[in-house]
Amino acid sequence: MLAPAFSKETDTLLAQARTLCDRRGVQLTELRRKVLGLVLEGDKPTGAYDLLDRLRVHHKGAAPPTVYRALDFLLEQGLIHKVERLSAFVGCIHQSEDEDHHHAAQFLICQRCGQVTELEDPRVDRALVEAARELGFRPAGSTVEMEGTCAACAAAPASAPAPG
Amino acid sequence: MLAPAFSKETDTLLAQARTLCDRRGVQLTELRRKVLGLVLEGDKPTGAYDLLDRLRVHHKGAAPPTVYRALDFLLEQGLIHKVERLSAFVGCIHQSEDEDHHHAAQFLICQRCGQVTELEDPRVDRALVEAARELGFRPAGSTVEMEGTCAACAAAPASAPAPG
DNA sequence: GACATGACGTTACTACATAACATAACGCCA
DNA sequence: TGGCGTTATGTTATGTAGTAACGTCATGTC
Ligand SMILES: [Zn+2]
Ligand SMILES: [Zn+2]
Ligand SMILES: [Zn+2]
Ligand SMILES: [Zn+2]
Repeated sequence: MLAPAFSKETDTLLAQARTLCDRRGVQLTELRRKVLGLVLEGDKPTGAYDLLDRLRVHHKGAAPPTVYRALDFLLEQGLIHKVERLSAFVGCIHQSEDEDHHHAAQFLICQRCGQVTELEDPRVDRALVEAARELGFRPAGSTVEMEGTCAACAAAPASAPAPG
Repeated sequence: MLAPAFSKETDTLLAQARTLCDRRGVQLTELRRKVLGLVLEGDKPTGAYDLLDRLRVHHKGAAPPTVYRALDFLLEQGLIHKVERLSAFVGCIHQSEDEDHHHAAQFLICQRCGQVTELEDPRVDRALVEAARELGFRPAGSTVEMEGTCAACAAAPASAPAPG
């Protein structure tokens, strides 16, 4: 079970995650750290079974529950998000603050290049919370995703979709 | 293959759907009509395999592609929506107008009673479209879902969740 | 009659997610 | 120091969601 080699950026984010978990008194175990690293390394959302395959390289005997339990932990801690439309996971780019565990995020999904952009637009969240409040609905969590064409792909000619 | 018996409300909605499809020059076949009826009859979002089971009662030999193809058609026509968080389908309550096929909908999902409420709040959609536009992103479709506690369940005592 | 189109049947498969139970490690405290 | 609860993980099996690929049949059209 050698530690997988992550990029410098990922290592930085992992160090932040470690600090965050320490402050919260929760355990960022080696397994969870590995899974978080794999999610962060991907430049696009990564499916659970894709993560499982990569995990197995250094973590022999990993099974679906192995990765799903790690993902559950990371979701709870707000270190990753699930993109529902893709059934896939991305690292949260708004961590590092020791605010509340989760935050209201929005995702822009490019149908052409697969790139996903995370937003944290207060106007969007405010509008949604307000609409819910008017109906007496108490919000606990939201999923906001928009599919379409990203700026790069909209500018590129039809035959050359912007690379991943 | 007897026609399944639907409620009066469902029959009314089915008649509207028929009119709509006729105007668009698309075929609301008997199979598609049955599946739409089954979705409309449910007071909660219905999964594809649940629909499949019910479909089989009157439609011997139905298989997953049978129901998924019908669902694809109904989604295209804007007659139903998919609730991503539940991997389940609900009838659209904003049809009957012969506007564009789809519309930007929002869903409130009660974690307690499972009830799902469809909204069509222009503020929410505007905020999201605006946020996307600022990044040069061209929207094609959106998923906006909020989980929490509905008004009825928030008012009810803990032991008595509001019925379905 | 050849041919395209659209809907549906049929078989098989892939992908996503969880239930249920076993094991190991740690801290706590009688 | 031995029992006990808690947390994380291992392990096996199963449940649930979704699609690929190909065949058939009806309709329309030139
Ligand atoms: Zn985030
Ligand atoms: Zn793109
Ligand atoms: Zn609708
Ligand atoms: Zn409720």
